[in-house]
Amino acid sequence: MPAKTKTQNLTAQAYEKLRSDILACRLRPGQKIKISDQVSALGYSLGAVRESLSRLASEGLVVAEPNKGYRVASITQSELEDLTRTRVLIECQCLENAIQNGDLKWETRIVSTEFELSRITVQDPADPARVSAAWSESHRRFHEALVAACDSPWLLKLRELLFAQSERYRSVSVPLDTHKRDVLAEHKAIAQAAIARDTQAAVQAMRDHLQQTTRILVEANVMEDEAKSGSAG
Amino acid sequence: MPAKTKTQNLTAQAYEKLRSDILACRLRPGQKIKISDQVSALGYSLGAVRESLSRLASEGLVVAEPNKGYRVASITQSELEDLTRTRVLIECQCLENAIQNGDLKWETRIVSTEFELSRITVQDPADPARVSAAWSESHRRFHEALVAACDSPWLLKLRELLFAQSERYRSVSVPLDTHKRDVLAEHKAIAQAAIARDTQAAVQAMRDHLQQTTRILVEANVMEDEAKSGSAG
DNA sequence: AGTCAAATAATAATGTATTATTTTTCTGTT
DNA sequence: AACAGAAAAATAATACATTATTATTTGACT
Repeated sequence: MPAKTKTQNLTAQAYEKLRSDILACRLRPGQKIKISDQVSALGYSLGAVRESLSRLASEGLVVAEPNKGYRVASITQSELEDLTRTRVLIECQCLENAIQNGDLKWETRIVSTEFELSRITVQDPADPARVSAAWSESHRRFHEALVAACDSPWLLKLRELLFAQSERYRSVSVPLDTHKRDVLAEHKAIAQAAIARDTQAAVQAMRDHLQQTTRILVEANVMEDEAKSGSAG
Repeated sequence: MPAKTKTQNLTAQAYEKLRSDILACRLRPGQKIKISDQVSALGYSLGAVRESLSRLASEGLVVAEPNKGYRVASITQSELEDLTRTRVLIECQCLENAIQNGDLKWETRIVSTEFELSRITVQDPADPARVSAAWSESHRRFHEALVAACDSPWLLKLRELLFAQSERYRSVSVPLDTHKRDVLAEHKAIAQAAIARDTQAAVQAMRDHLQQTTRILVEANVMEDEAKSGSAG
């Protein structure tokens, strides 16, 4: 048997696929999701897709409209601002906690994930307008490593929820911001402060990091506003 | 047509029923959920029950064991402590925010829900060992009213998630604590401080309130510990 | 002729039932 | 205690009926 053939549920597979399509904005924010289309596109059964959609709805990545089906949750400036504020609260709390509890293994993981991330190009080689899946995954692992030593499962769960939400905004932001910011430096700053157990500096660096995406997107004015939220397809 | 016959999804109905059974501990923590039993018990189809379970799993009220089905999430002392810590963070943030933004309507709603709650007996008339559904609902509405003026949808969403989680612990706690605490006074203290716009006092009162349940349950030592988490059915 | 509204048709979501496959769990034997 | 086989339960696919929404047409009225 190969290294780790995770033979997970077909439903779980459908969920993962659908989720990653949404996070990468291959399914566009606000777009109607026709279940039968997804059934043929993903190759899973109707039930599997339905179950996945209902889970995604409870996580807030899609919205369910009773008797009308599902659509991808819209992204708006005001939601991004709210999300960022909330993320700052949760993520910094996790980070503080992790700095208190972290050991050598924690530090090592931060160093290694930070290095790996620094060596992966952001843009997808196939489609430079998109974020590469490898970078996304590496970025996720780095941020996870930073807070891995946090001893509160609930805080971590909330953090993960919000991190995923932000993913879609990153998908929109990253193509814009390569020349406007130094993401590598931001990551390095957080990592170094965390390992130096400088809580103040680490939290401040994290806050800045999270607010950069928001700032750039708001300045670029690429998002729809609240009012016309539904009409952009 | 009658006043408000909410003809919602059958799946949504199944979800609500299942959720309320779990929150009221009619389905005991740790218990295996046999899907076919629930299908006959609830009277909804297999698909509806499955979809509900998968949603509840993503909310953390049930845990999914691949190919083995679902079981009600266990309640443990350490989870309660973690949950309480996290709730204090979120709930106090919401409250602070609400106090900043609240208007007369907000104050009025706090007063009315607090009064209503004070006039409902905690114990279920039919089964005094259980919390009455009416009290539960009224309690939920009171806490919701307190934070209703908070302008962050994400904070409110997280708050609601954690509030529901705590419901099960309340189900276990309330029969114990009628003689050990004055819940009414706790609620009144929060309400009054909130309306007086005394952020410090309100937050402190809220924190105390949330920690009371934890304290009582820990002292009563009624919960299983981490290790034997799964074996109690 | 043009506009609005009701009726109809088409599409898609919702709900149920049946069946097959796979995995886990139980049971009896060695 | 280890194993094989049986039973049970979860998972999966599919077919089909029902219901709700959306689009289109028709027809009345201005």
